Amino acid sequence: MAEAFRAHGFEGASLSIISKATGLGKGSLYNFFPGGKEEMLAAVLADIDQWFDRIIFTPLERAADPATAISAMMRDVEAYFHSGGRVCLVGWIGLGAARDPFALQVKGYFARWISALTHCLETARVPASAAGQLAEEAVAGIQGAIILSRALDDGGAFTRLVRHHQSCLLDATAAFGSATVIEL
Amino acid sequence: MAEAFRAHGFEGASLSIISKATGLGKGSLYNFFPGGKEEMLAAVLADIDQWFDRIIFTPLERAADPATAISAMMRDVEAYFHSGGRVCLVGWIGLGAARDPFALQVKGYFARWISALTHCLETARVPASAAGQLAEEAVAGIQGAIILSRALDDGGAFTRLVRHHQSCLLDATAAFGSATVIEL
DNA sequence: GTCTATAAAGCGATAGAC
DNA sequence: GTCTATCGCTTTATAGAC
Repeated sequence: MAEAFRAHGFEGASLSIISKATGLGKGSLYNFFPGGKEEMLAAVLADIDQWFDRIIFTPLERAADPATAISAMMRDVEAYFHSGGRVCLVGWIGLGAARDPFALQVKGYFARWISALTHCLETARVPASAAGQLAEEAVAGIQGAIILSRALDDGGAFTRLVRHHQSCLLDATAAFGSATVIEL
Repeated sequence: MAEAFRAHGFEGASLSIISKATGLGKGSLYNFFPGGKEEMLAAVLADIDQWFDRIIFTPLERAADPATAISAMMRDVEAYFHSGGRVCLVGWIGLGAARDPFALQVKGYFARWISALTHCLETARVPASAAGQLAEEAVAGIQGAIILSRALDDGGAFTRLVRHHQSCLLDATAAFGSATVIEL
């Protein structure tokens, strides 16, 4: 079902498409989701958020080694988005006028991502203001990489851009974090 | 009509929405666009491309002063996208499975933008490989800024991100371009 | 719980009056 | 060239058999 929404968006994913994608009849779908398509997408978004919470957000927040955590995040992000071949459904939903019922979920997803990454950078002794800025740039950069690589049909662009942002983040952790090493 | 597609996307923008947005009846719309909704969006995309060609791409390509041209681009981009309050229709269309009829227009838009910006940077004596990379980052960054600022409902994020990318580009022109000034 | 049948509404698109 | 009326189809959603 998530892939049906990812491929067609909210308005484009008809119940017949979702039915085929899930292998369930419309009756069954409405049995699971009495709220209809809107509830289906809300469930998908919640599932996505749960996955990111477990694989991306929490590890960033609890990282003992920030640099390793950042590298792991970028590796998982690249795998998750299939090097740009897979769309970010949350970002997509945020674009349209039909986002209103999901606005909170969309906002929460990105706010949490930025917050977790900011916290990770601060663990590496990056000053709060710089950390917040860098995190914002990285999260936005990933979204931009998806848009661009899909538009150009070039997964290489996604990989290049993600690597670049990884370097920016790691440079920051090294610049501030390893200053301690020098001081010792 | 463009705003109707921008607000609702291709599938979400019904003919009745387009009809209200344009003030034209369905009959009139089909008189102008016998190919239906698909032809309407193609025309909108062509119009967008024309605007960018005139205001963004060509000035970048013909810039005598690269730094000024880059600043002008960012200023116009911020105005055009209403600091993130207005979506990039071209990027949006590229996301969905329904993009196929427009894939060439979408690809051309971004390829041209990157190419023009790359050329502008090269005018400032930025080496070709660095220029291409920087241009890709800036264009992707703008797209990411739109996604993020809409998701967070925070136009400030858009402005911050665009300013950052402007600085990155200007730093590059200064680093390579003004070496000449020092040499003189 | 899953299916088929169906209702009611909206869709894209067309025809024809003016 | 613009409108209204309408066609045929798909949509979301529901009802009811099993």
